[in-house]
Amino acid sequence: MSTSSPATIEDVARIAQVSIATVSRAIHTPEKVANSTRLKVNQAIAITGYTTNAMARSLRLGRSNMILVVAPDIGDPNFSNILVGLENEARAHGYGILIGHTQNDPQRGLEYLKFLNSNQAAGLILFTGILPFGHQSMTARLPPSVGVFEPVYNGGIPYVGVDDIEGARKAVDLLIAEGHRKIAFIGDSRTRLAYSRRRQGYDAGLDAAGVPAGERIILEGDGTIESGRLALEQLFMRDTLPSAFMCVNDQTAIGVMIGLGARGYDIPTDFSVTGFDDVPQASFMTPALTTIRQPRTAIGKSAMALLFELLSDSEPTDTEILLRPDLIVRNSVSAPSRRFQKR
Amino acid sequence: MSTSSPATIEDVARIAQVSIATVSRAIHTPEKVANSTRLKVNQAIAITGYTTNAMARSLRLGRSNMILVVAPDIGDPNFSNILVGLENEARAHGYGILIGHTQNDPQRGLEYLKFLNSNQAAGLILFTGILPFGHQSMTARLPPSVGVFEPVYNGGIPYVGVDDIEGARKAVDLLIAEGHRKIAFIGDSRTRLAYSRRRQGYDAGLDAAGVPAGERIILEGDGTIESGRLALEQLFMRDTLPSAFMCVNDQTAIGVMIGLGARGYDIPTDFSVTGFDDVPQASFMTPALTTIRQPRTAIGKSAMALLFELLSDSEPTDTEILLRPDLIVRNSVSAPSRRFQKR
DNA sequence: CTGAAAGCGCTAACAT
DNA sequence: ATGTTAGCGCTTTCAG
Repeated sequence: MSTSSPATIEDVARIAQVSIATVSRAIHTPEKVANSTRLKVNQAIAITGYTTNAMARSLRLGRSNMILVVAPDIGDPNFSNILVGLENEARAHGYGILIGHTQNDPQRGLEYLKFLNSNQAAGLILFTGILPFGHQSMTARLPPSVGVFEPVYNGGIPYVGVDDIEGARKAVDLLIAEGHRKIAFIGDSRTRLAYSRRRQGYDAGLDAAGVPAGERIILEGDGTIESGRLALEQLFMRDTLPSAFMCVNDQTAIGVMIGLGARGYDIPTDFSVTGFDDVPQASFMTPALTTIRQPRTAIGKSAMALLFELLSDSEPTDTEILLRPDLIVRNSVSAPSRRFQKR
Repeated sequence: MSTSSPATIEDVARIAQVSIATVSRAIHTPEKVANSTRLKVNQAIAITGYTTNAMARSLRLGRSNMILVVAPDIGDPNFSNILVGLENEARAHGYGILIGHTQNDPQRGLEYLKFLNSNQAAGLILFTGILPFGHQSMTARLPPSVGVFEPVYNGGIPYVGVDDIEGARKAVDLLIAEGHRKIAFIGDSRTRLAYSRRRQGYDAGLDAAGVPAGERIILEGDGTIESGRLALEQLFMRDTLPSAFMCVNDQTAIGVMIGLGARGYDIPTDFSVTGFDDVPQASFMTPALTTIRQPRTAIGKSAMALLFELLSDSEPTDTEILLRPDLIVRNSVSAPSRRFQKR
């Protein structure tokens, strides 16, 4: 393929008739080089098409200018916009980003750990606890890292996410305001902090509305479309149905909506549904889903900014940054059907 | 963060009481090392938690064991499963993969080119023409590369995709078999080869069915949901409507379905719709979308396998690998409504 | 302002 | 079977 091997700093030096040290300086500290020499060097660079060999540079420096972003699932509709925020901020600092994909496979996680271990990345952005942190010895020498969405491990890794409690609270409050009291929470989970926080918001809202704990319906779920559909089926086997479904995320809500549709119910006439995240699909559903929007680009930007703070200061300024989620009102919520109003 | 700097080969050598060369050999060519020494080395490695510094190794070797995958849009629902195929195959060869994200920004593309230029990746997987190939000098020294979905550039970069013509043909043929003759093709494009090939399949099918070119309705589109919706609006401004919409991909089909739903039409009673790709969402639509499935994992696997062929042989075996797409019949197609049957 | 030279961690001859 | 050593391309003292 390659016609010739890439130009090295030496090629440039030869052509510019200077030493390699001068070339290096001309690139990194141009002010320390005479104007005329700088010119010659630049020309030589142009001629050769030289780019510094990042391997060699990083080996020498002991650090790279790449940030590794490790995510369990690239396909997650929540991921892609965060990435944009992450990327833009990284570029602003002269860093590039690389994406690692674990599919929740610890083995994969380990490989990225090795990658980090050899200084191939200067920092790490972590989505929801994916690293095999059991691995004692390695944990110690993680580069500066920040988590997204949820705190990672017990350790001192700061994170940025959204205020899940507040977001969930906004959703319940809307439902309550519309007149609902029998509101099911779909997608509770003890393993995902974000989910249990949303559950907290739900409880807080019902507490405030004076709905006794006994009237609350809670179903577990892992946040997939399937889990939403499944939870719905379980619910229909019980005798008491809610008038509204508050779902832990949009995927779950979509599952619920599909299930409801399959049973011939109309949303929001028969049942109201809310989601959380505002994934692209939410607005394309019929009816369009009322949900809580995550400021994704902003989350990405903050997370990366925080990482750069860590990279320069040794002092971690904030240990937790929570952004404000917004309620997006669309068409999946209305007053409860007569059936429920009678009670 | 890091308690100490990572262990080097020298640390291991010291502890094992051997030379660094022996350590290197014990790792890479264990059969050339005495059993007893190998044991000592392995213990030392365990103690220190040593991992070879990939930077140094690659610098020395002049190549890395990472494959760069560059995609214009990570969020593309088509992307994520391909990635899985890519990853699995890469791992089987002892390689890791890194994902680059261009957002169709040439500047971004350039950065990845630099990355490649410094041997940070041994090979390249390219999704639909994203590199700034205008850049003369760099083009020449691309590492072994393979494209996915569509051929890249003019050059000799082989690619693997799906037989778009055959796939599209399966979709038209179904529509024809159901009795449709007035079939609109939504999403024609001169810039995307895959799309124009699907158009070819459409034309071939109608030719075979004896539908004159004059009765065909072709609308442009870039494959987004919006483009589908838009095309539909244009169509409703004309006097003749088709009985079926054959969409260039699922996203477009979803846009068409949304538009049709908004106008109060029922699918498939009033209009039939087909897509292409079989993205996850397709099965969740109401009605579930009849579409053409791309064997995504297989595509990923083949692409990576082809890349490794390139990496070893210098002979490029195949220059184009086309996988067979399957028709997935769901509920968005039926016989044309009476309105059309009258003709 | 510029050059010479050491050395980052590793592998692969080349010795022994 | 094992050790010694050159050198991958680069940055950075240290001299001049």
